[in-house]
Amino acid sequence: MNETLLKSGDNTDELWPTLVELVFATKSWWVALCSEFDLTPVQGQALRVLDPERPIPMSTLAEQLLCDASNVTGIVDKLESRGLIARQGADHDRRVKQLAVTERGCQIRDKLIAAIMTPPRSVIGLPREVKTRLADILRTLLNERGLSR
Amino acid sequence: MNETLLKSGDNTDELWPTLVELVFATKSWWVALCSEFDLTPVQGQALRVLDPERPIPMSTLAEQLLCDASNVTGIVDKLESRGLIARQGADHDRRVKQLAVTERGCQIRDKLIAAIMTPPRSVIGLPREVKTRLADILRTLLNERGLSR
DNA sequence: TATTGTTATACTCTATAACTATA
DNA sequence: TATAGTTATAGAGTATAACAATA
Repeated sequence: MNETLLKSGDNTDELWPTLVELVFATKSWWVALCSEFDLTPVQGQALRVLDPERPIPMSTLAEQLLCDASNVTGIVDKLESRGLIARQGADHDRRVKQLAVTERGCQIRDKLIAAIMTPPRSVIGLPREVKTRLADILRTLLNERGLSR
Repeated sequence: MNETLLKSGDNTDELWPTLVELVFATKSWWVALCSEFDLTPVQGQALRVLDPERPIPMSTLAEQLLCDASNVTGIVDKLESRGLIARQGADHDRRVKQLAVTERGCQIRDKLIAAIMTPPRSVIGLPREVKTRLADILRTLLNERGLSR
């Protein structure tokens, strides 16, 4: 066995643990961000996932929030009572309710998404090629089965 | 204005959005992982954060879970009732209760942490230098104010 | 019959405030 | 007085099961 190789192997395996730490650390980031808009984390997710251009059924929102359909009723109730989203009957099937984002909802959604998409300084400062390379790696990771679900 | 530069700039700013997507996607990964051990996500965090070598006070666990101390009582109750952790009186101050991980708790904790720390294929396959470089970047990101809290 | 969304129920996580036992 | 942990309370997220309206 080559000691140098072994040692190197240990040191370089910091990547995954660091990524895991980062993932755990971002929880408070998201909670704090949502709370700036008086949204709970799940409400923030719902508003983020909803598309102002294309209303989606309640069941689709349930899928995207990874929760049971029965929960969506309550989550949507709260956002609707604040006038951020609206239930709309669907023409083709009167059972489904399409979820639309209101004008007021769009204003908050835009700010929320802008805040999400603003990269931290240490990301902005990276060389262009490093960013591209890194993005590719993370994208591959994202598409790998087992992580996203 | 140089069009080529502008275009390049746009394309390379995939990094942060991809990382954000990854962070959101990992929620279900963590939920599923904890559920394999019959743990809720917060219970999993508690077991992960507790150190079998060094018991910590309830208040410290509250800090690490980023929640109010009053919640910790219930979370600890559940883990203790399953025999995974134990409250121990502290000698120096009889108000504080040190949280220790039991032998049974260690068994589950070890498996949980092993599962967390197992890198996905796409990470394992990366060249050594790439991993090191990437880990450095993520570490910098992790230490930046505003993300971790 | 099957599906969409709702309601009822029960459990966990969460914060705030009041309490206890120590310090 | 101040602090560590608890309890009481209320609100939000979660799943399961039963239900109404519609397909």
